[in-house]
Amino acid sequence: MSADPHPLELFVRTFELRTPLSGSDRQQILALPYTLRTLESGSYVVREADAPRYCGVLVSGFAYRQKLTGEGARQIIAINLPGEAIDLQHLFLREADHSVQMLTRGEVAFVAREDLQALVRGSSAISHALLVQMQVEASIFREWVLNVGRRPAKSRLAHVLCELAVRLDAVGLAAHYGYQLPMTQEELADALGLTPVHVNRTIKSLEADKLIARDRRRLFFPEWKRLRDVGDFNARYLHLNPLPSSE
Amino acid sequence: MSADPHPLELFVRTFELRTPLSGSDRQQILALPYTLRTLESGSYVVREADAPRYCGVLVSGFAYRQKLTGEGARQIIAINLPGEAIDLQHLFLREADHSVQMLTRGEVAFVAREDLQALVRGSSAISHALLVQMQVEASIFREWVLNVGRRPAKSRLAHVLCELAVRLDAVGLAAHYGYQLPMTQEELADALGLTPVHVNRTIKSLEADKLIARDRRRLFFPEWKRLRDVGDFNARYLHLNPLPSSE
DNA sequence: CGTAGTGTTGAGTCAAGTCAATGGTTGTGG
DNA sequence: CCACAACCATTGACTTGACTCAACACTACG
Repeated sequence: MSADPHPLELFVRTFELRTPLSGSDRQQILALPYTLRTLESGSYVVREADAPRYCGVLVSGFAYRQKLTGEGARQIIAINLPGEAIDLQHLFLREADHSVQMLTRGEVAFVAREDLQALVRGSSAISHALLVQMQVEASIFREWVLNVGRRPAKSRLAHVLCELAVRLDAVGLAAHYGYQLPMTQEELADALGLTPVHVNRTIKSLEADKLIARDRRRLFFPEWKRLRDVGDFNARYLHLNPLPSSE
Repeated sequence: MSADPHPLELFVRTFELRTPLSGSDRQQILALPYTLRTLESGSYVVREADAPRYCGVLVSGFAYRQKLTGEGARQIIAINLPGEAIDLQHLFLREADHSVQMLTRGEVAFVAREDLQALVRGSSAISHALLVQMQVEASIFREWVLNVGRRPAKSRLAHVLCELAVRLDAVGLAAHYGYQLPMTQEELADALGLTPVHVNRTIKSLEADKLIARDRRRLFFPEWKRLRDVGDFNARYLHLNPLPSSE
């Protein structure tokens, strides 16, 4: 019997993971004008080299940031969860330096870039929340450089499985003990800098170690702590502990 | 006969690469209180897990961002050039998620975190410039994920050599045709996600191809365009074209 | 029930890693 | 000015983690 939740509700809640917001802050965000669109899996939210004019906010479904080499190899740079803003990364840049595509079907609320820029100029707690969000994403990029650059395949895979578990858990979309992986093994490979074949073997190897269990793409982690160790995963870089409100 | 330049002079010029600043903006930045310190190669500017209290600005010398795996393997995430701010990435975060160390001996101007936060709150062109700087760095992180994740060793090495050339050129510290590489092959290896031995062989291979020439650590690029092709390098992600002033 | 997209497996190869030794440079102190 | 030490660069021989190619199996969906 409850009314449909506001599409930006989750967006606000994502902010509140890291920054306290007052009731009026919340209202101001929910008052942002937006256009809601349903996008199919694979469709572009942002295209490299385009001038960003809107900031998409993922309302439901998953998306990924992606770049291609000249040879055509794809690297997935980050996975975006429902509630996350897609184009904060380009908020002050003239040209997109990477693309964002839908990983699954989902809804995106497009907010005018100027409106978000105005919020940041507005000097309120909201701009602080936006900037924190941007910086946390940058931190995740850094961890991915480390993951892709220095960890062996098994650990690399375990690491992103842990990251997704913790991030999904933080927004209430999954629990530590398991979730529905929103991507194919090929996409996973592009996120890990590996080939699909090797990802398949690495998954099987984690499975043989009883570190994960599977039903289709649904994953279970019967021994979370051991998985975390294998993945060399420490959630510090996700900056999930809220700032003291004095900050 | 000219007076010593203001230590933050280069910092301002770095901003102006991407954002126009008025004379008064410039004055406001140069008026920031700071403490200047000379740091030896290898010394820490920021330590992972610390609460950042200052924002270091690199006045001279080079620094690098770095993270370690649990196994102790190091990945260098980015190189910082003179004029760049070190802790913008942590400006709104409670805890550092990576470390920054000096690559060479150099001077760092430490500015109080609160003072910089105040600038951002101040809603002026300056805060815009700071945010652009942060976002450009995030863009460089993304390119590094691609570089480390998807390019073969030769291309990977050529790519960072190109990046350094263009960035050094942009602040007037080098030209496309060559510069003094501020790091050892071991450090280069940690930036590329390779081993020092393989980096050495890859350097020799670029040299054999006449794509680079060397005298100690001084590098020359006799065929810049070909190097750029081999490195699959497109400067878009550096966002060096200034924004139209209306933005 | 056919077709397209995924996932799985085997066999062989190769780019990059490991281990280990040798050479060069730079700086320092005697 | 020399000699040693510390660090860095280079090279060779061998190993291996990840890739390639190719086939086959499963699943979902029209």
